[in-house]
Amino acid sequence: MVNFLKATKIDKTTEADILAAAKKVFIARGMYGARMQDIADEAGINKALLHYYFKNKEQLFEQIFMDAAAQLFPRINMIFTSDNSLFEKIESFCEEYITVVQENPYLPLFVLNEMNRDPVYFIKKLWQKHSGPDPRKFLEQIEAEVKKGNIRHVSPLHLLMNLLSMTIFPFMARPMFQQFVGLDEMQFRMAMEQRKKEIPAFIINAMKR
Amino acid sequence: MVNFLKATKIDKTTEADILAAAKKVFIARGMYGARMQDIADEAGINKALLHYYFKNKEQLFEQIFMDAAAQLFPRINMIFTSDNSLFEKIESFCEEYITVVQENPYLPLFVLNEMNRDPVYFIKKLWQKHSGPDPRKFLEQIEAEVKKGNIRHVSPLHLLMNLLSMTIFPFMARPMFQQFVGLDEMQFRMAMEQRKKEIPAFIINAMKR
DNA sequence: CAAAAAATTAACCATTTGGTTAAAACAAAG
DNA sequence: CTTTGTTTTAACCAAATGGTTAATTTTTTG
Repeated sequence: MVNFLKATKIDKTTEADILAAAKKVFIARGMYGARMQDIADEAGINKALLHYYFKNKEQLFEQIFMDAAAQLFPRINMIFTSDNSLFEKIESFCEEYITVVQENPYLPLFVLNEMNRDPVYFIKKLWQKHSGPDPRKFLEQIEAEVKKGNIRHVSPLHLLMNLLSMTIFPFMARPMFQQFVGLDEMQFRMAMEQRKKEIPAFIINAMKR
Repeated sequence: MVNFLKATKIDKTTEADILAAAKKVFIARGMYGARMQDIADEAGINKALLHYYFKNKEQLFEQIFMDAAAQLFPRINMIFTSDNSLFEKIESFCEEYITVVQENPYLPLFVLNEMNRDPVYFIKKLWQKHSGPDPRKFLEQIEAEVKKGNIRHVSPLHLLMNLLSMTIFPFMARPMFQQFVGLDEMQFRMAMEQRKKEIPAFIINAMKR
């Protein structure tokens, strides 16, 4: 007897289903909280089949984590490698990063969380895949602008921290901000949309002399 | 036979030991990752005794979470309730908040994490103990300063987000920042110390007209 | 179409984990 | 010094969980 529901699917769907399910469950509950059974259920398959595709929980988790990190870190790396002006970098970073995270609001908390769980391990894993970002160029660029007298004296390290903080943090603290100020989902989304312009403007004002 | 090691302790020590152990384990591994056995070991007692003092994991966790939140939220609330000037508020918030978190660097990630796990539940629990912070006064204060022409036009909501982001986020992203810029523990600590002044200066520069 | 290979499942298994029980050790009170 | 109440422990227990096995169904291929 033919299963018409499944018949619509093509060959390699199962693995993709599993990855999608795993992403959902891992990101929602973290490495410890995620249950293999939940992932199997979410993917609409048997737990044994899950282990048929992925040897064990850790291996599956690592894949999900690396994928998630791969969505975030290149955008940060962009600030470091590109040849744009300082202001342009700041503007395009906010624009791009917020766009990505609006579609995956839980990624930052997930990634930071797991990085805190075992920093050395994950950083090693990360850096060996995507070559480690090198902020030297960016930090030097800031110093150069200061020396040229284009911007007020400002510590490069703190400027970097400020930029990343203002862009990333609100997504991680969404429940807090929503409760504090009484925003619903839509209002929060709009606020984040505004921040694409608000953050660069804020930073640039702080740096102008 | 008298146990001299234990004999040095006085009456109600055990409960305090448990709470300290639970704090350590819960904050390091979260609600899901924490093991009752680990907490018992850390406290140097039997698992049965742990359940003798605290009925179950959830009840113990809730106590730890509320304690942790109670260390952080009043400091945020301070900005909202105090009668100081805008600049003074910003300065004293950074000073106090960073001081507290330097001694408990994992608190913010822990609290935000658990708030994300079940926002409605924890916010209800939180607000019923410490009356919910009300940022209206603070937000109005910003608008008033704008109207008076003392500061550049700036969105109150975004200013609040910026302040909290820049203050809290670096502690949560410490492994990332340390790796990016190559800071050791001491250097990171010093950078956070600098931020007590750096953040207010940055914000005030951004707001000056 | 038959044989080989790949995908999928039901039934298990060993370990971990939160939690309980009943007895022992200890402290306080009379 | 016995009685009574409290603190602590060793030994268990049931449920949950990651993982395995062996058989079945489906797909590929010669």
